[in-house]
Amino acid sequence: MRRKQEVTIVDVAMAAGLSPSTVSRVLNQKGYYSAENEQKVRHAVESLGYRPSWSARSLKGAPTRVVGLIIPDISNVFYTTLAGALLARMRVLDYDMILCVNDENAQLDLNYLEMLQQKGVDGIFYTHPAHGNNSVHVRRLVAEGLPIVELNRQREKNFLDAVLPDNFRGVHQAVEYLASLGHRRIGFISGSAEITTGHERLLGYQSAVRLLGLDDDPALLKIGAFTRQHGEQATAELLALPNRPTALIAGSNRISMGALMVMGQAAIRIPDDMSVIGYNDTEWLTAWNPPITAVDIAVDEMAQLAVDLLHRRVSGGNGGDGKPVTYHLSTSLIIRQSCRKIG
Amino acid sequence: MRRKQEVTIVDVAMAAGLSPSTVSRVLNQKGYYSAENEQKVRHAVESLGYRPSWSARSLKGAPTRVVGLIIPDISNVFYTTLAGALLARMRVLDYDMILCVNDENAQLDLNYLEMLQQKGVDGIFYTHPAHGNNSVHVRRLVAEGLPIVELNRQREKNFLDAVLPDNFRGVHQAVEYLASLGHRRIGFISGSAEITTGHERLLGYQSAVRLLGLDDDPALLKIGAFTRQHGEQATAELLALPNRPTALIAGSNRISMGALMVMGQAAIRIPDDMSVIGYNDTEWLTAWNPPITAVDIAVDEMAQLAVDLLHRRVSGGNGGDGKPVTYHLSTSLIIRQSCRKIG
DNA sequence: AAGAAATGTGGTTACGTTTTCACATCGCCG
DNA sequence: CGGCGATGTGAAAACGTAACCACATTTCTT
Repeated sequence: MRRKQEVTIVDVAMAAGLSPSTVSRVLNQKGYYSAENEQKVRHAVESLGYRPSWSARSLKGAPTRVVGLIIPDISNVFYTTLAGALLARMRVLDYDMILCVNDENAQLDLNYLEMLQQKGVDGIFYTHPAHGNNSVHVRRLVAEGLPIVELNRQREKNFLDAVLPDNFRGVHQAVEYLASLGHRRIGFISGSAEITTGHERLLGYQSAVRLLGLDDDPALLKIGAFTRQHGEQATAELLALPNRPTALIAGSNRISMGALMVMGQAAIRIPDDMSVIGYNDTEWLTAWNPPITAVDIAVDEMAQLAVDLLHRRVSGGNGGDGKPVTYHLSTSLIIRQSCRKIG
Repeated sequence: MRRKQEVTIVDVAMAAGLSPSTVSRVLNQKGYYSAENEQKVRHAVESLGYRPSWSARSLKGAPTRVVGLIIPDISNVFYTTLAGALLARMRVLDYDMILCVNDENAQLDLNYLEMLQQKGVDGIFYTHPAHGNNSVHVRRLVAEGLPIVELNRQREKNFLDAVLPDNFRGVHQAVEYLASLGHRRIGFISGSAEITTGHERLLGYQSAVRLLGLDDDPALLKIGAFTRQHGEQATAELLALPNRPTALIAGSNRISMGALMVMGQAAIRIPDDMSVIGYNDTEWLTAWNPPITAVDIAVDEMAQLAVDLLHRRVSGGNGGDGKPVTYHLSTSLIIRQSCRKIG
């Protein structure tokens, strides 16, 4: 069953007593046409309810005004807020978005990349899956002229435009803050170090701990997945330590959730028994009792920069052919009531 | 700057020493072709890396294999999980999705509807905005043969296919449960009664209260918006009541968050001082201390039914022309530890 | 005033695909 | 052996649009 275009540019031309060429020019505001004919065309378009066929347009090589967004996980608030911010920014540029969720799966990710190319999107916002590596295919797409902007995670330095949070400084800052409150044993629950987000945050923690001369006990560092489950288990382990840490930093919002739950169950009072800092500020952290201090990633600014980057490439000529640009967005520590002064 | 198709069906035909017609037949598995030529074609496709042009295909009237999803709010977990479930289900049918967020705004909503039609999507999953009404335009799209499935909210009975939660029973059930624990003064914080979700939940509350002969004090009912803010204010008001309720039902996840926050700040112990039931089960409710009992909407099943409905329409003939179907999904009360027995 | 440039218009083609249509060739039956 | 359905193929015509070209007409330059 296929629906046909009920009214075409030819119908409009007939109704206006003009040629399709003129109608096209008016509609695209390209080339010359008289004000009088513009009126005729606009009137005919209005009364016939004409809508240009998108397929025909893009077949002729016009931009599709559609971009792809590939994220690994739609159940993660971070990615949905990022998606929302991108969507809002792209909307004002009159772009629409095909949403793809690769579930951290390289095969699915590849399917999406190919599909997006085939559908002729003008560009892709891309967060690569944690497992597997499609950089060969990504290279091909880029070589064929498809602009891709990496979001949040970076697979390879200076190959694609990228907008990344300053993971290193984010955790560094959190550790500094806790140290300034007198904490010397600070636990850190890290996500996987195989992707930049995990790796850089981990480095930030280690660097800060050494720089400030804090307790460098390896038992305080729990490396695992970016999951609530890991957050739960790692927290339980940290609490079970003979000399447990006085403060704890969670490496992601998922991890924060797990950590907070376990501490609630264990009747650990925050901040009296344990100071806590979350990563990726989310709404429910502010609703928590007490409200949780967190490292905030400026998602709106990430979106703005990513959109700028992609838009520059896609609208071509001017700055479209430059070297890849990487933005590192500074994070900020939002201080609430989950950390206390000690010692 | 426009990118061109680097390898077309003609190139494949040349490479295989055949005509484009034959290649097309092989690729679409339509009409007659020999096994020998099929091999040639497949080989040529492989070695040239040919990908059919989506624009050209859909220009010829082929389904675009893209659907639209219009939701009012991407920062609401309910809609993102719904979107995720739809996405996963559509993926196995080889459909992709354009994500549209109307921000509860009728003008934006209209833009999206028109855009989706123009882009030639095969169907739309639709949650109408709370404010304004585009049903005239929706009617036009439907009349022009575009299948639309309403999600979660329904504007008009039996006009479109719709998949709705059984809001009435959901709240009814929650009230029954609280009554069975001995509660007689139960507060209900309702969202806007101008959309079905709010209206039906409200009716469910009122009906249950009367049926069970509970306290029918109008002060226990707080009607407002589906926002955290309303949840906060309404909860504060309920707590300030001379004889405050012993239990509280929140009309949405946003409202739940506001309610829980205010109660935390007011040092109300759950469930000792107040029993609480949330609406729309979300992950953070399970992480709360104590874990919050909630009315759960079967989002996965909603998605499955919606996909079935849309797929039936879009794949045409068989059941595509029937009367609109409305599914009401039964909700379930997930009992955790936020309600206690009294009296 | 004459040529060049700017303004305006319509016919035609091309984008890449699917779908007729016409034409073969084969096997089979009466 | 004539005919006929089944099988296989390619040439050509769409689908709706924008770009290109050819041609007018006007307006600006020297």
